[in-house]
Amino acid sequence: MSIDKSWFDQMEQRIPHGEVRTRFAPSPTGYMHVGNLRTALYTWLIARHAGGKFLLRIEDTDQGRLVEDAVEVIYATMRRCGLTWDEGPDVGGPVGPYIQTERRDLYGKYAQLLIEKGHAYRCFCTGERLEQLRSSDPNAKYDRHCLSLTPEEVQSKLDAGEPYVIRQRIPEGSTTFQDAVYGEITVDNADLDDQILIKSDGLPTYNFANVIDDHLMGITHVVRGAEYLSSAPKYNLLYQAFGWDIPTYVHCSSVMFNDPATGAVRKMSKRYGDPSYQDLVSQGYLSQAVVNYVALLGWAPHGDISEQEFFTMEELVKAFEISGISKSPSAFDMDKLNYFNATYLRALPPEEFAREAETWIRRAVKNPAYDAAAIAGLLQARCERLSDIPEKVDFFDALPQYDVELFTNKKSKTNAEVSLNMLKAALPALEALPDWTQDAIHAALAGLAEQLGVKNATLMWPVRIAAAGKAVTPGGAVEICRILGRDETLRRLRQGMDKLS
RNA sequence: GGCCCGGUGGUCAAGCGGCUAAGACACCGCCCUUUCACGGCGGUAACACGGGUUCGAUUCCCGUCCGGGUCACCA
Repeated sequence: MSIDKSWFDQMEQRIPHGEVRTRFAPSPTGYMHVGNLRTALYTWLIARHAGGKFLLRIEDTDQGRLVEDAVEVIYATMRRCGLTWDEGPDVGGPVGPYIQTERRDLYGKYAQLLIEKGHAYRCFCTGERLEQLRSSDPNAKYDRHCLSLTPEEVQSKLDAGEPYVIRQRIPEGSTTFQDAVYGEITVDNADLDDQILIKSDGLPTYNFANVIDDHLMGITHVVRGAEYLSSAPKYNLLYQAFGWDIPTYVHCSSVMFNDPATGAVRKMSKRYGDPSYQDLVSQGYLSQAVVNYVALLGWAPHGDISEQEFFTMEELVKAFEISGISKSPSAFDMDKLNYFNATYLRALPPEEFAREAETWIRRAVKNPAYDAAAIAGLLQARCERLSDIPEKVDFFDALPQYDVELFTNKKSKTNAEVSLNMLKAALPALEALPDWTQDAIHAALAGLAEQLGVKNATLMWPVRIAAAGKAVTPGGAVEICRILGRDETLRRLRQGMDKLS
């Protein structure tokens, strides 16, 4: 039942050589997590930095965990983050298909080849037997029960239609491999399990499919999370068993999450409600801010740009070196992400910020008389996340119930009595203004303060409080009055006076 | 628990045998100011511990401690 050698030769001939090729290989089991995003980014950067190719491969061999639309989410995330791919399920390429279930026949052939070479064997053990094995010793590896089956016994079980898996036969000795981040690592083969390569449903495990596909797709740099570091020796042994070139391994340390509630530190994960990329975007974070922040989480530039923190994608591509990837896990810091996001928000051209902010503003400000673009202008330097917006501007639509105490402010030298006088003076001045513009209102109020012999703040404070009903507002008295319009401003000032008298 | 990998301020981090040990976030103070922000200026704060190697260790080696990962017919 040997397979025609020419088929293998054909597969080998398709493999591109002479360029850096990396791949991001997510499984469509859920949404994109921050750690995943970072791995995808680094993988992409390694390819782009070297002028090589970046491919997307979907690893959907786990039938039980498939999630509807997950592939679409992956595509959308990659696109929004600017992670373009040269080959993949949707765009094709020379070494396709790029979805593992569409490659299912090929894994069996390679497994068969491995059996013939003596590096793998069929195992008919039942799940119950394996469980029993483990219950007596939780650390127990597979006891190689089926390794001793004679060819005749195997054949008769096959003829009887008994289900089986194919296991890797780990040789004696030790295995050493190189990792571009962690350096040389050696493990005793006795610590390695005869892992399953082909499951009883005929599909390959991740561990096997990964090696086959990476080789067949000409992947030169295998970039993945450090959680795979422990299984790397088994991959290495597989490459060796086939006689294939071993790719450069690039294991990236985990992204940890410092839970502010419990103080615990752990790997970021959905099950604890840690934010995914989608969550961040829906909370009002900009893609580029997230990408920029994440790039620096576990990587730092070398040389004269070691202090640079803000990078365009082009700059990242230019600066990214594998040697800058750090070994130790790093904690995702919301405060710092906020800072990046705030900086990106402020750097936006005002029109663009207004466009991004408008839907958020309109969640709180329904009255079309209030100019969203003008409000956006007040907000741009004052929010870290777009989602901060609604609560900041809710006072436009409805003056909040507020306490007269708000009129008292030490720094502005105001109290209830002073405030009442200020409002009394401001009212006619504003009423008489020919133009209701920023400059006109400011000039009128500033002039009035001078005339009254008080500092600007003494007049501005009560006006702002009466207009907004809040101690803290985006923008000062002038800006708020201008947006409210004359009628509403005067109405609110009178209301304030009533409160004070 | 076995195996693997880490350990510079609260966090991200530069450093790669000789430095007063960068920078950023956060925090604190001051200035600016029409509140709050933005912006500007300044400040508090670190080489986990113990042995070596060396003229000299944050940097190299060993141990301890601490942290993380992994031990599936999941990826």
